[in-house]
Amino acid sequence: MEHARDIFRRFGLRCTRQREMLYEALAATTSHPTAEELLAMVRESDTDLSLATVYNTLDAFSECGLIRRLSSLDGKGPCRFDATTSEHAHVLLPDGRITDVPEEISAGLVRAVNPSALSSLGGHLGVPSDRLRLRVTVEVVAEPGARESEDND
Amino acid sequence: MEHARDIFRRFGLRCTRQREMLYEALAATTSHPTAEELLAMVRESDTDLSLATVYNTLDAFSECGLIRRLSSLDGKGPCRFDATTSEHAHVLLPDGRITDVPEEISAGLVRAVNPSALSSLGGHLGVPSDRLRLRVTVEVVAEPGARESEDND
DNA sequence: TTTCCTGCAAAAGCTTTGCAAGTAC
DNA sequence: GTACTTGCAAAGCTTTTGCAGGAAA
Repeated sequence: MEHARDIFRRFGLRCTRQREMLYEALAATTSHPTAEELLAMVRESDTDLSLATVYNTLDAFSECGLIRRLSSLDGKGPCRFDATTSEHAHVLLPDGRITDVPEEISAGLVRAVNPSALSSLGGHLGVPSDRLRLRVTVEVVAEPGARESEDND
Repeated sequence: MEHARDIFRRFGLRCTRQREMLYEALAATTSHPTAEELLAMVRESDTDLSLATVYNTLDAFSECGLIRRLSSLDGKGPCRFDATTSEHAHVLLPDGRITDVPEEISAGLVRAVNPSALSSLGGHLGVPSDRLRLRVTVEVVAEPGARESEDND
């Protein structure tokens, strides 16, 4: 397992205690936490960490491609973050949470995408297709007759 | 072409002048405007329309499935809205705009997805697969060496 | 030593809500 | 007539920024 310090070095990021904690917490979870959730997770070891630092750090991480910033369900609610940048599909739960599609199934979804359709799209847009990143997301829509339960705390 | 009034009736929505204008403006454009952009478009005919009404109206429309609310690039910036609810792929441009993947190409992307992968996923989640909605989005990532041009007006 | 990072608080950006008046049904 | 909509302003929530002190390179 590569150390966070080395990863940071590779991505041109300064290595601070806060960044290490945040990255390790994010890499260790399979949930896709919001900035506040991540703060809560890390506050157990560091009481002084501030939410602004969490945001700034996650922004630095996603800018350089170390992690992935995910928009939440239809843009409502806070963003979520994913330490796994490899191409995999996500599930958007009705309550706003995001989970990963299990790898075998994800491969079936992502691999099913026609590469030639992607290059046609690149041609259409005038962009080399290696600059196109595919995002496959499966949204779980609420049961038609279901009462809205906004138990989102 | 079905009249907005009839569409609203079908979706159980009251028909007001503001809603008609907004729906027609949204249905007439191929861009995926933000609430503010839509307000600007409609302000040409109605100077009194307020942004709050635009948001409330778009929310009512998307709640009942008449339109689709799209989160903007990685949750940064305002939401965008799409009057087309059929399953089609979107392109996220680096400047935050969203365009549709042309229909031929979109069909190639979306149809290529293995339906059995979707039902496996439904099984895994314990959700009937008709409650799973596939979203295919192609993100155009900025040119590796490009200066950030935030010309986003 | 220089540059970048952190924490705090304050600001900014997007969206929702409370209320009184008006409109659809 | 009743219930829902509208417009305005104010509040709410998420994210960013300014600044002084501190830590990394």
